[in-house]
Amino acid sequence: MKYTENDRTLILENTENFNIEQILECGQCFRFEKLNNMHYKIIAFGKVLYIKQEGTTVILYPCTAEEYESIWRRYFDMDRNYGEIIEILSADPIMRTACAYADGIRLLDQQPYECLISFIISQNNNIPRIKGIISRMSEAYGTSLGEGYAFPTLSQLDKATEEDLFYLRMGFRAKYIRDCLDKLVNKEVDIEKTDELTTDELLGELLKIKGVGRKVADCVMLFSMGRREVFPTDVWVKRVMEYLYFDNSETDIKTIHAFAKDKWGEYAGYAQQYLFYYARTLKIGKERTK
DNA sequence: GCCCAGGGAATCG
DNA sequence: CGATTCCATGGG
Repeated sequence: MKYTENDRTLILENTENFNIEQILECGQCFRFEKLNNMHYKIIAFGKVLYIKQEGTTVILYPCTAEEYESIWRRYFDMDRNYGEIIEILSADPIMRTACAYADGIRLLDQQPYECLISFIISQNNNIPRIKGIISRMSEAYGTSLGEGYAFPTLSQLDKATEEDLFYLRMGFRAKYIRDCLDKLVNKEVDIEKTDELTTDELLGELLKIKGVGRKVADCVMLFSMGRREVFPTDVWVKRVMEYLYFDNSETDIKTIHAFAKDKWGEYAGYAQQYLFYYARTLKIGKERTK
């Protein structure tokens, strides 16, 4: 893979395991907009980025070589060999099918604070509505970027009262967001320097926040803290796991976690993304047969 | 109109 | 303890 840059347009050629539709539609991030087939607008790291894909050629704009190297290369996890991950997961014939179906997924490396707030909003909510709430919140409190609004910084969003947040129509989640902001501001919870914490310790930290349970914490750890061994289990993943691995019968989340840890180990997070995309686009397990 | 959503806290038995 | 109930809102 090599890239060329001119006039703030950066071109990645011969990408491998890169499909922008799968990357964005697999539920890991919310601040994107589909413009056309394989043409998207993303807002992240205080920047608007357009991204267009034609085959294995990916065009990023506006984007300089410096921005690619300092932000987007890491964001799109470009230095990881996904072919190798798929090969390892494909030892299991069931996972082989899911991987083959979505072999262009990559795990984005997002910002912890934005990811945390976003996934608190995600609870018992649907993706279009989550995107709407985050969009209204950014417009109300974030910095204008000309063609959109940046996700509000902690100090910007901290100006909002619980009532202000409720007004953004986030419902019962407003008090959770307010509690989260308080604990981040007063450093009761520190999500900036987490590298020296084990995943279990980090989980414990995140669970201090009201509205953060196992599922939200797992998403934050997987999508923004590099903990690729966790297996966020939401209703879709639970359903598809029951369908594919548990004879389509009711199975509690603890059992699913243990199964995933045993079967996929440090690759469980990747497996989860392939399964989520597979389940959601094919509506797998929507109706239970037994 | 009705079911449900990338759940979790509060309450109950 | 585990099981049930409630929470706001609007997409499909």
